[in-house]
Amino acid sequence: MPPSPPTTMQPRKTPIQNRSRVTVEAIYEATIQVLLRDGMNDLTTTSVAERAGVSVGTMYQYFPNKQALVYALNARYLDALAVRIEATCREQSGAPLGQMVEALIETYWAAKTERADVTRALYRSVAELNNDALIHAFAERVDRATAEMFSSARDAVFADVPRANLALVTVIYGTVRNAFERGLSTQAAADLRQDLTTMCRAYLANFSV
Amino acid sequence: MPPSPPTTMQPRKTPIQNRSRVTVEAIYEATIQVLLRDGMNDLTTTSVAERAGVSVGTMYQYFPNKQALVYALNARYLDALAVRIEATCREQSGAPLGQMVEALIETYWAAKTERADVTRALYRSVAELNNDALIHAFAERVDRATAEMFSSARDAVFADVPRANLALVTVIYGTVRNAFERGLSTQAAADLRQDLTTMCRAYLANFSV
DNA sequence: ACCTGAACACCGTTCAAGT
DNA sequence: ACCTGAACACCGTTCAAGT
Repeated sequence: MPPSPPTTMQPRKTPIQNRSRVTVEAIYEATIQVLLRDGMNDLTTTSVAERAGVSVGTMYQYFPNKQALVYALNARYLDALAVRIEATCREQSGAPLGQMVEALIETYWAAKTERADVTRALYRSVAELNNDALIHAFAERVDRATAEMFSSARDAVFADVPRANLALVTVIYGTVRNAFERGLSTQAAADLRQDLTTMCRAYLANFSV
Repeated sequence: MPPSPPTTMQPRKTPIQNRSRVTVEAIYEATIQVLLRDGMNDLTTTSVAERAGVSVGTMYQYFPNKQALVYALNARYLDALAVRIEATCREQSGAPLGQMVEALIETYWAAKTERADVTRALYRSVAELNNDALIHAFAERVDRATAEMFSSARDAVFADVPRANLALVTVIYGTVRNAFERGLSTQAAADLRQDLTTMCRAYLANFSV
């Protein structure tokens, strides 16, 4: 069973009227901006509220505390990422294995690179204890999608789908993150990406028929 | 040029007498304990000082602020890790490629697993902006050691050592970290580790003579 | 050379009062 | 149903006084 997020991490109330939906959206956007400008440590509730154009009290109607705000932002980001990966997996259903891996790497890579500043800001914001729940939920969702995709490959037979799946997903996700943290040059990043593909393909050759 | 840590991150003064060396050591140890017990967000300067058996004022004689304290802890950890990796690289100089990769994976894996609680606590503590400098310095050091090791392999010729080196180090480090964050079972971890080795070996086959 | 801890400023959070 | 912002408690940081 996946750990559910602690109650203190959940939004205090759900926006009902249109006005409040706009407010919550503004708070999210302001949080990203402040995170990019000041970093996690200098992010104050006041600065977020100010940038969002609302009072602190309003913020606290939707988020029980500062952590919950950042938590919700991460949840949003991971959800968007999961949606994209699921889409890729659906598209690649029944394709040859090598193509699947390339599509998967492409999706991860693009998701991290497109808005690199936001990715970086979020990586930095993950100071909190209780994002374990987030990570697990995300991993479970993505693992399911990719496992199904790999099972559908016409040119391969897996004795142990979950194992091969775990290996691929962990290597790809971990490598992309590490590459990102290193702040590689465009050329180095391109080379690395190609080498990553080579490794995954070499690994998959064990299962091809 | 590697980014140097911002001055506010550096220790305020260096312990000279024996008494103060003990004090600083106690502060480091207390920081780990509090980090493990309360997490980064509930870590207060008072709680660290109390656990270390000193006053807050004393803490501020050696660390200019709270961030610097956690920063120094990370620096220490990364230094210890780099020392171990460098040792492995020296030991493996001139060995066959496959053995090198296995030794490298073993070293990373062991370093992260031995004191898993501390590793986790430190991962969580990395909320700060300025650990980029730390990461870069660490990466540079480790990259140099592994590149030299790979160059010394008797059974391989690399057209582009830095590139192959980057691919291997990024994949290994990233994968170990991701595996760690997922909190895998012992069996799953063992399988993954073996698969990681398989991938690296398959990649290296491109360079063997 | 090193340590103490009361004092200050600032930030997270609340809540009575508003539309 | 939603918003405001002054008020309170607590934490990071300092500094005068100590050994």
